Amino acid sequence: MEPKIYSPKANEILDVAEAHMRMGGFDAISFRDLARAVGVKSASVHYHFPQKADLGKAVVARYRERVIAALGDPQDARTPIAKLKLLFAVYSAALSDGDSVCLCCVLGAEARYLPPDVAAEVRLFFETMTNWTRDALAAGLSKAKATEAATHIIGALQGAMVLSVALGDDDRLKNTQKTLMRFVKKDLAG
Amino acid sequence: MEPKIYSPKANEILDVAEAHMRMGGFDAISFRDLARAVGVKSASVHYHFPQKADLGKAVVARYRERVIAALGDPQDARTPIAKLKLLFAVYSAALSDGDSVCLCCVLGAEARYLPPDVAAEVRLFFETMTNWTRDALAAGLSKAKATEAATHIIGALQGAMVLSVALGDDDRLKNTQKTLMRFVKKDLAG
DNA sequence: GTCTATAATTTGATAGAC
DNA sequence: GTCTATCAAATTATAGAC
Repeated sequence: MEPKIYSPKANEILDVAEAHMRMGGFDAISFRDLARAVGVKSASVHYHFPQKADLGKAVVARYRERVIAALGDPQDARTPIAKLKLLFAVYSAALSDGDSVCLCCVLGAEARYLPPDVAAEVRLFFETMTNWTRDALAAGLSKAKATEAATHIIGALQGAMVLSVALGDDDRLKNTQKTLMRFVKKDLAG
Repeated sequence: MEPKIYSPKANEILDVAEAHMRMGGFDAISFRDLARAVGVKSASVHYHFPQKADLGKAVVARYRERVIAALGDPQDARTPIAKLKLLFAVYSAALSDGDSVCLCCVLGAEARYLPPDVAAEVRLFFETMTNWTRDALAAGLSKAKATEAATHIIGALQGAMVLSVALGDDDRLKNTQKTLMRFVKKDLAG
């Protein structure tokens, strides 16, 4: 699954689409708004992404590839704690970066309402993220414990972002990250 | 803030609106769809709820009142663990009941996109829930610890529901609840 | 790649009769 | 409370010229 290459204009469109989706979900984007934002007409957006589902799929896939690239190999030499810290930093950046929630959190919540193709990409994101976290913790925990912790961590981060955005209070995410770190350190200790 | 009383038909409308919003967010409802579902015309829906924001406000307020009524007084004689178990049961029911996420999770994720009145109701839901959980834990923890744990718990439950729905796997919520319970019991113990 | 033009549908909302 | 009728605007999408 090598990352797809897009033309500069297509990438511009994906940028704007991602920003809007992160604030209001899949229906928060319209071809006309996207077109105006990047300085073309709506028919041109359809040229790059014929159907809205194509656009949604591309936005989520690119997002997933970008996040996973930022996290690096979960099985390399770094300590589990160092990997976890990086995971937290990536999520914090996603929040402060435009004060919006993780793309797949908004879309995941409305998964049953999405075009099946888009929902599948969202599912893949969560599977990828929980697997990454499980592998990152594998050095210090049993496989069962690492799997349980990974599910808990990814879920808690998603939920904390919802609270942060809904309450307009970034400290909620910080609070959850602190609690998670304390929790994992205890588990790693024994 | 005594609960508002609605006519039977208005309640029917709120039922359908809530179910749809929980699957697809605020934009997942339309006056025409609601009207058809309850057997009237769209103009009649506007009679009960003039603007869409009025409808959204009412759905969230009723939801909050129902959930908080199910949880009971956080400061009564039950043990913190018993209260937590009830909280978990309420969330589990919300998930299995129509396989949809907590209403305020979907809406919270798109909070910055909602009419301000609706966003305020969502915020109030999360404040109410974290305060309830904090008070439920107050019997066994310091105020600071209880506050930290409450934020963590409510966030983790929201996020776990997103994972469950997005992955089509109810066990994610169960996993998180198990982990949270273990975590709280450790905190209560020392 | 981008444009004009347009089709077909849906949406939130209102006026006024019953 | 519900209806008919209607509106203005927005939406996804396509055909065909440049």
